[in-house]
Amino acid sequence: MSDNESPALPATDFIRSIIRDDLASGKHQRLVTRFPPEPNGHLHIGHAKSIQLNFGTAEEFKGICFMRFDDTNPLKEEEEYVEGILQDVSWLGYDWGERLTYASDYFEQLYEFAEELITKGKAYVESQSAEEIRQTRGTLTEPGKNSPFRDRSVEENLTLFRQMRTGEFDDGTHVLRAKIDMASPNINMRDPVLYRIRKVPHQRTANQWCIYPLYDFTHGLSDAMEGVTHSLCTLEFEDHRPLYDWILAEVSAPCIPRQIEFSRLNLRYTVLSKRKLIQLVEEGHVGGWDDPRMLTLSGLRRRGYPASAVRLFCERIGISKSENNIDMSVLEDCAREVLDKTAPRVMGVLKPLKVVITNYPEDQTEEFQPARHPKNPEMGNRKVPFSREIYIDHDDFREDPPPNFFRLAPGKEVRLRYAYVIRCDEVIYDETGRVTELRCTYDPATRSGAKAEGRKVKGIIHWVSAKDSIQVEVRLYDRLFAKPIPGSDDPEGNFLNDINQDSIEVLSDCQVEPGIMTAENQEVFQFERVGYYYPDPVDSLADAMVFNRTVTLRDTWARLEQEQT
RNA sequence: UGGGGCGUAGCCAAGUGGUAAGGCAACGGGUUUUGAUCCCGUGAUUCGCAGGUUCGAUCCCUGCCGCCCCAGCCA
Repeated sequence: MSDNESPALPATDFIRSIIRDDLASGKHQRLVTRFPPEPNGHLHIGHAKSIQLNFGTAEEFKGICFMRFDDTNPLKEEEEYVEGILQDVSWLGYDWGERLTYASDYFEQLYEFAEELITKGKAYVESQSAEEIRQTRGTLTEPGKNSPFRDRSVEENLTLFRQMRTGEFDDGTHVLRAKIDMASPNINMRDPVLYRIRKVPHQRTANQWCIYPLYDFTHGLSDAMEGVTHSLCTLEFEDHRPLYDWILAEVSAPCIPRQIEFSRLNLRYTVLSKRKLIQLVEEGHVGGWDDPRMLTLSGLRRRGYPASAVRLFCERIGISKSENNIDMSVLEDCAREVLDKTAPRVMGVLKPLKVVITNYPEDQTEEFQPARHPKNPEMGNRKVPFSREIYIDHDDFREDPPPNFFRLAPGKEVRLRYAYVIRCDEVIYDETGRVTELRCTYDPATRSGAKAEGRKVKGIIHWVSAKDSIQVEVRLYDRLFAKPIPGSDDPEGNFLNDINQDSIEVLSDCQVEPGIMTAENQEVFQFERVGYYYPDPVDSLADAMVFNRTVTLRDTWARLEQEQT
C-alpha cells in the first residue's frame, strides 16, 4: 500500500533541537507526541507536514506518537472521517500501533478535572447568554467586564455543573468558564468557556453526555493523560499557550507537556483550509475529496503520488515559524524524483497521428524488447510490437517546424524509439485541411541495436503499433486555481472565482503499448518522453483503462519554444 | 491604538558575537536511442530599515517599517 523509503538526511529544525536537548538533559526519558485531527474532514498535504513532524520525530528519537481524534464537537464531527483519516496516515507510512485514542475517551476524567477546578475556585458556572458573554468580553483594545455570576460559591457552582451534566438545563443556558482575568490583553485568558451544553448524541459516546468540553480545556489535559512531552501545533495556537499552561498548572495533571508551534503549510495555486476544501466538495466544483486535483492525501493518492514523494516534500520544505508560500513545482518535482527511479516505462501516444511506413511489408511484424527501466535492469524487459502502421503523437509532427524542432516534419527524419529511423515523405489531409496521416519510409539499416546504425538522428519520438496498441482514456490535470493565492484579488476573498477552468482535460483516444496490460499491480507508469500516469482506481476498468496524469516530465523543449515565440 | 508571532538569494531554510550551510528553482557545460534522468560548474561584500554597543554584529541594545494570527458556547 505504501512504499517505505526512508528520508535521506535527518532533518534539523528548531523543534528537533528542543527535543534533542530535552532528551540529552534528561528532562524526558522518551519522546511522546501526538497527531490530533478533528474528524470533520479529510486530511490534506498540510496535515502531512504535521503527521511527518509528529510521527517522524517519534520514529527518529525512538519515542511514540499517539493517533488521537479531537472529537469534542458532536455537531461537526462524523465517524466516516475517522476511517479516511486513519487510511491516509497509514498510507503515508506511519503506524500508531496500540495508540489510537479519542479525546472522548477522556470525557469522564476531563469532567473530574473540571470539578477540581471548580473546587479550587478556578472555574464557575456562567448563566449569561452567548450574546451577553460576547458583549462583555471586551475588544482587542478594551478589557472585558466580569460576569455577574463570577463569584458564585464553590457549592453553587458544583451543584449547577452537576445539573448541567445530568441534563437539567437547555442548550445555551449555562456554560462552565475558567476564572482567570477579564482584563487580560490575551483574549483567550478572559474567562474562557470550558464546557457547553449540547443535547446531541456523540459519534462515540452516544447519549452518555450532554455537556462537552472545548478545545482549550481538552487538548492539554488529553496530552497530559497520554504523557505527551512535546505538543506540536500550528502558529494560530500560540495565543492559546498561556491558557494551555494555566489549565495544566491549576489542575493535578499527571505531567506537564510543552506546546510548541510551527507555521502551517501554504501552497501556491491551491487552497488548503478545511473550510474551503469542504466548500469545493459540497458545491461540486470537484468530483469529491479524492478528486485528483485536490491536495488532499486521498486526492494525491488517486492522482498517483507515491507516499514517499509526499514525505520527501515535507522533508524538503522544513519546519520553521515563518509564513511560507511554497510553489507547486516543489511538490511536482518530488513526484518526479521518486517516480523516475521507480516507474516502469511504456510508450503511450496521447494524440494519435497515423503513420504508414510505405516500404515496410504489409504482413510483417517484429518485436522489440526494451528495458522496463533504463537504469534498473532487474525490472526486466517488455515486448513492443512493430508493424507497418503506427501512431505517433501529433505534437511530434509539425508541417512548418520552428527552429531547433528536431522531431518529424515533411522531408525530415526522426528515430522511432527502440526501432528505426523514418523519413516523412507525404502528408495526408482531410477535407478541412487537417493532417490525418503521414506516409513515411524507414531505413532497415538503422534498426535499433544494429552495429552500424547508419546515421545519427537528433530527434527521437515514441510510437505504438496501430494494430497492437490499447486504447485508453487519459485525464490531464493542471493546478486547480489560476491564481497563486486564490481569492487574493477579490474584495470579499471569494476564491471560487479563481478556479482554473482548464484544470482537467480528458483525452479519450490514447494509444498505449500492449505491455501495459501485464501490470498486475496498480502502479505508476512513465509514458516515455511525456509524463507519469496512474490507472485511476475508481473509474478504470480492465478493458477500459483510465489513466491520471500524475505529473509531466520536465519539458525543456516546451520552454525553449515558448522563449522563441 | 491591546496581545502574540514573523522578516536571511526567485521559493524554502540553517546559522544567533568571529566574518553567510543546504535544498528546490534559474543559468552555463558534459553524458544520453526519453529535448527525461544523471554528472560538473555558477549565485547573498550581505541577513527588513536606521542608529548604538563591540577590535568585530545576521546574531546584543534602541527606534522604525512590513506581513501574519487573536474578540466561536470551532479546532
